[in-house]
Amino acid sequence: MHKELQEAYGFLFEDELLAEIEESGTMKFIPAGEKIIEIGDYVTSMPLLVKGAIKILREDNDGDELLLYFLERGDTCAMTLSCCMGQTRSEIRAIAERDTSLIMIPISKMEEWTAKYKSWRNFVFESYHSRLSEMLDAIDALAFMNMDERLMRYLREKAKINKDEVIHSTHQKIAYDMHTSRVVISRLLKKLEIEKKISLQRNQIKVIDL
Amino acid sequence: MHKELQEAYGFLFEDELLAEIEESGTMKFIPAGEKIIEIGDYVTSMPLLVKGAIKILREDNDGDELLLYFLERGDTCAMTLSCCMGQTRSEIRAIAERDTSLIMIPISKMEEWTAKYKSWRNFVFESYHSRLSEMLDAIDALAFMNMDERLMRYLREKAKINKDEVIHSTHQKIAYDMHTSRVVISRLLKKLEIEKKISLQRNQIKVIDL
DNA sequence: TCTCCTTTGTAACTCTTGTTACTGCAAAGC
DNA sequence: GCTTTGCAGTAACAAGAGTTACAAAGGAGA
Repeated sequence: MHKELQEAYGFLFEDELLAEIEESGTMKFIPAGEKIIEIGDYVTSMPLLVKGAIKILREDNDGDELLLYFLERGDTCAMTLSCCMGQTRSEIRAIAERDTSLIMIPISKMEEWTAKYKSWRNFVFESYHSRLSEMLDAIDALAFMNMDERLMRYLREKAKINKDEVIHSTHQKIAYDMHTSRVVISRLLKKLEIEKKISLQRNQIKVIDL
Repeated sequence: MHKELQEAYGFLFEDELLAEIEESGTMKFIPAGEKIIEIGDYVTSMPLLVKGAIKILREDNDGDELLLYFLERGDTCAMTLSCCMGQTRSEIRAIAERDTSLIMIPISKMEEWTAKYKSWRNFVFESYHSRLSEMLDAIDALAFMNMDERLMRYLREKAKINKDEVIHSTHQKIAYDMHTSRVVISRLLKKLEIEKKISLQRNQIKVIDL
């Protein structure tokens, strides 16, 4: 754990705090595609992302999903954080986008560290700030953008988060993330291909110029 | 200021903190309709809402608006808070929905109190939690609801926040808040009236059963 | 009362998105 | 090889929302 912690958070936290994290945190490995948190779950510890990527989803009563944003190394889930502090249930679903390693911190430590370490407070506030920004971006996309623009945004983000210009997914999966239908996605992807912005193959989309 | 502060926050903060707020905060009165914060503004102090209500809006590059949520007594704007901490510009616009009184806190105090007072930390985290929830609600509305449902939601919230079952506004203003056109709003309002959920008059909408 | 301006009602049309249905293709397993 | 299954392409249509245009009603002020 020492090495991963140093790499992801070494420049952020003072040594004393890093030592405390190492002492009370536990490493957890999540393979790609596996669920990390489900809507309605009680949150008993807080995750620090050291490797991989996570996607955060919202769901409505009919089971329809919507991708909110991705988390990367050095991030923590402010929603979870928020639930920890308030002792409420999770309002979101988290799924490993890639193979992912987390350090799980017991809630009890959080309050303690918030009082004790300035760097921890900054980290927590910075997380909230980032997540609020990402929520705003999600709202902008929904409110102000058409489906084709939203799809381009999705493809850009997906390529970026996976550090791979080839997106390995199906039209149906993209449709779920964006809360629309497969036919719509196929239609728009085809349009993007004609515009030479992407190239399409079975189970993969190559980003050329978005 | 003493009385207002006690009424709105007396049960939340310890006496010592209340005294500090009274000492370093300044009262500010904003008449209904007036702008409080503009997108891009640097945020130099943090507002505590003691009376009235505020609406928080998002805007895109074309100047199109969208109402995010309302704030009430006892609330603070987590977006602003977030900007304060990060020393970044405001990402939202805030407008007084009713005549409103605020206590403005200098940023410098915030970091100090966060370390010093548990009740302040709780308040700040609670604020973030509430605002994240409201953002999620906004996202749900945009992603999962049709215009007619969104309109009903809007009318319910507006009546609640103003503590008045008669909404004093025009179709055009509602259209701006919801980022749609006046004609669409008129059409849907008429439908709601036929369903006996509201009654319509010039410049006002009476909520009957939403 | 008359006039002007704002607000609201409505029709007709367009555009985007969602739905249904069917086809062809590719990969995996037999 | 053949069959099965999942994925992608496409047409045709439906529904929701946005746009344009115009008429009518309400209210304020002259």
